This record gives sequence, structure tokens and C-alpha cells, in this order.
Amino acid sequence: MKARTRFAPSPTGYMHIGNLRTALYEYLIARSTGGAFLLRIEDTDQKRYVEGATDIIYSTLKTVGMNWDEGPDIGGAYGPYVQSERKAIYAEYAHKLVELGGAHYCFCAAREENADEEEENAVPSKFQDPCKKLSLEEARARIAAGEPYTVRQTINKQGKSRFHDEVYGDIEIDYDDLDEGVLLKTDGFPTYNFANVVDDHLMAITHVVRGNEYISSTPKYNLIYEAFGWTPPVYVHVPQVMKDAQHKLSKRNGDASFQDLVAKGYLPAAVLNYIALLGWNPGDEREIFSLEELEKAFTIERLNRSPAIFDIVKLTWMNGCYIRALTPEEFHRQALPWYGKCLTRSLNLEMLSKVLQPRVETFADIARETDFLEQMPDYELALYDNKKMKTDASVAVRVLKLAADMLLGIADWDNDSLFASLKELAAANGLKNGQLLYPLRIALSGKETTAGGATEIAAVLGKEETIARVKAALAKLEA
RNA sequence: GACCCCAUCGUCUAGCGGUUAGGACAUCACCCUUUCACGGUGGUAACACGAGUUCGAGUCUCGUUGGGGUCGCCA
Repeated sequence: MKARTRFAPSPTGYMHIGNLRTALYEYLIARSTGGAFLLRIEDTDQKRYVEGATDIIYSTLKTVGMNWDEGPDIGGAYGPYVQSERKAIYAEYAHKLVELGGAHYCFCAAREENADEEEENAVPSKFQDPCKKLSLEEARARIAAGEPYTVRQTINKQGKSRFHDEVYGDIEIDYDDLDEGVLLKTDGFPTYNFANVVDDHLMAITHVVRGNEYISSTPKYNLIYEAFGWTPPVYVHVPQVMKDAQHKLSKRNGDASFQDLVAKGYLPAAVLNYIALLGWNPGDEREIFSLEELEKAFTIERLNRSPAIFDIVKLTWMNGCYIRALTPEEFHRQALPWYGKCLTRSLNLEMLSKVLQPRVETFADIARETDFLEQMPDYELALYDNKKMKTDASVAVRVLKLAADMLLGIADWDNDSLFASLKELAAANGLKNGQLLYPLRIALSGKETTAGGATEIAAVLGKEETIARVKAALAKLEA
């Protein structure tokens, strides 16, 4: 069966990780069945609209390669794809629904935003709407007189409502537990509860994929489908992405959005790969998936029911895998802008990339790994003490003098030549490699650990700076 | 509070009545090694609890506990 799915975000700001994952599952359901994936902008709440938010949605989906077949920008047979442009459609269907008995006009005032915080009657009662008793003629007369109104869902059914969800199975909810919510607001805009039903039907959506917070209200949507005589879609409710066991991942708590992660040096493909596995697994032990591979491997059956905690540590590991899988040229190309942020000195950047690629997990690690290249840090002479390498400050003085002389004569300033020459020098003076290389690395970096060894650092720094640092180190040792 | 959902190593998960409960991240040890990484090998670590069904339960049923969600003219 060819599925038609939709990603229907509201343009309220960032692309949240949970949203992106939902979009991914929608995309995968469409692609894995040879169906269509569409984009619909749900901007029925003008108060929450954020300038530029739709551009973030477009660019995020494009960045990760989730191309849509129909949408506001490219059109399609079921447009328009922006809800604010469909206002007349909702009004038409809302009035129709009233005639069909699925809704009624309501003149009650909106409840205060900050109504008595802790309602003393702890027993919440279903909203009892007096307007339900109004005759249609009476209601229409009041509307004609200019009185503000809403269209509110009418729920007169008794007993149990049942529906099937692809992930959660059969769910049963008592009709008495359903609220008669507003479908069309005073301003003429629909609420999500109404717009999504009308649009999903009109746009021939076959699979509705959304967060499981919508499970409770699904029976209400089914009532609307029923009243119109429409067939409800296949429901695929997905569990939440959590920050920890108690809290949902949300921008409000300062949790990372997709663009935050990219800005922190994560690769879009790695982020997408990681979130795909947050609630889905292939059934075997593969973990690294490109979008194309996900399209092939994905099935709704392997979606999970329990919430998943977003683990930045594992994402970081996975990002490291993606970075190492980059060709050296591609890594270098992507690293360049990051070098620009923290390095001003003239360095052998190709060599630096070679050293860094297997050692960084995100591009943001570059700054931490290269700080000493920009400027020698202050360091203790005790750094020269190393039992395993059998070195200390006095050994350092001796070997650095030897090295300084030899370095002057090296013509091919690259890692291989440097390493070969230094090895030879060590052998000629009865030294272990480490006794020569360890102090040299300290002299060049002033750090206990560095990305790359002594000769690699020398190759990155260049001849002039290397010799200058060795001389400075000698001066410091002999002071 | 009512209703709905969830429950396997710290985390993501496999498991669909009989397993030494598997993998990945993290962690620890060792190997490799010019430090650090990468890579390799090995280790520690889980079925929330209680009944029941069954010859046999992580797997099925019920309950308890814990957590989450819904109860907006937000989506």
C-alpha cells in the first residue's frame, strides 16, 4: 500500500529533535511504501507565529535530505498547504458539521488564561455547555446579530470508543471522558483538533504519525470522521523523546534543537541516524544507517512503545563514526571554517586535518585540540618527567639540544622525514624513541596530551615555529 | 483527581513460554603505540515488585509501585 504521510509542524521556532524524528518516521513510511510525503504548515495560531520559522523547517528537511513531494513551496494537487490559507475551507466544513450534528454553535466566553490556579473542586467535570441546548435557529439568529461564537464539538455518544494504533495496539476510551472542545475559534480559525482532521482527509493522508500525547484525543477525531462519513487514517502514535526519565526534550529547558547540534559540530546525517534509533530498531544489530538505508530497512512494526531518553554521549560517538568515515578531503573542507574560528597562525592545515580526523568526535572539539598551536601555554617543568618514557628535565635539556641541531638541517619538513630523522638521532645517541620524542612534544605543545605526537605537531607548526619553540623550551629549562 | 500509555544493564535496545538474557554507547582492564586518540581483546552491569496461568514466565493475566501523557478559543 502506497502511504501518503504528512509532516505538519507549526512555525513556532526551532526544529525540535522530537519533531524531526516524527518527520523522519513519516518520511520513511512514505518512502518505504513508494508513497508520498507532504509538508503542511499549521499556522492557525497567529499569536504563536514566529518569523522565519518556516524557513528553518524547509532548510532542516533539506539539510537531512528529507525531500517532500507536495508542500507550500512546490505546490501539489491538494493545496494550499498552509492552513492560514485554508480558512474558508474549515469554516465551510465546520458549519456542515453542525448540520450533521457533530458540533454546535457556542457563545460561552473563553476561559480566563490564568483562571484560579488551583481549582478547589479537585474533581474536574466534563465541560457542560449550555449552548448545546440552543436550537439551530436560535443560534443562527445570534450569529446573524453579530454575537461572537465558536463551533464546539458535540459528543452525545455513550459507552466505549475503540480504535487501533499501529504502535500501541487497540485502545479503548470512554466517550464520557472526552471533552467537547472548540473546533472553530472566535477569530474564524480552526483549532488543531479540527484542522488536522479536515486537512488529513482532504489531502488523502493514509497514515497519521504523531506524538503519543494525541492518543487521548484520537477518539474525538474519529467522531468527526464518522460524522462526515469519512474513513479515519491509520494511526501511528510514537513515544516521546525524553531529556531524562521525567522530562520531555524541549527547547524551553534549553535542550538542543537540530540547528543547535549542527552549530556544535554535529553532522546532520549523524543526528538523523541517531534519532532514527530512538524508538525504532532494524531487528538486527546494525546501527549506522544513511537515509537511503533507513528507507530500505524501515517498517512500522519495529517502532517502539516506550519513551526514549536522548543521550548526547551516544550521539557524540556516532558523530565520531561519521567524521572518521568522511574522506580526508571532505573532512578538511568541513574543518576549515572551524580552524578559522580559533587559529590565526600559519600552519600546515592539511597535516592538521590528518591528525585531527581520527581524534575528534565533533567539529567543536577542534578548538580544544588546537589551542596550543595558536599559543604555547604556561607549563610546569615537571611535565618533562615521565617514568615510562624515562625522561625528566635534565634528559630534556640534552635531547632538545640534539634535536635543535638536527632540525635545522632537515629539508623535507613532513612527518615521515621528521620521524625517520629523529629515530635515527635517538639510535645514534643510545636513546629510546620516547626519550627523544616525549620531551620534544612537551617543548612544542606544553601539554600533557595532544592530538598527534611530536613529529606530527612539528609538521603542522612548520620549521621556523618548531625551532623557535625548541629554543624557547631550552631557555625555560636552563633558566 | 479522572482517563490513557509505558516499565530488560547507567543509556538506546534484542527477546514475541524453554536463552549461559544478546548487541551498541558509557565505564574498567589489557594489547597496539612517539603522548592522546583510532583500532583490537576481555570484564563489570538489567528482566521494578507481588500474585496467578503453565511442567516451565523477561515473555501471558491481574494487582501494586514508579514514570509519562491528556483534561486550552496551543499544537
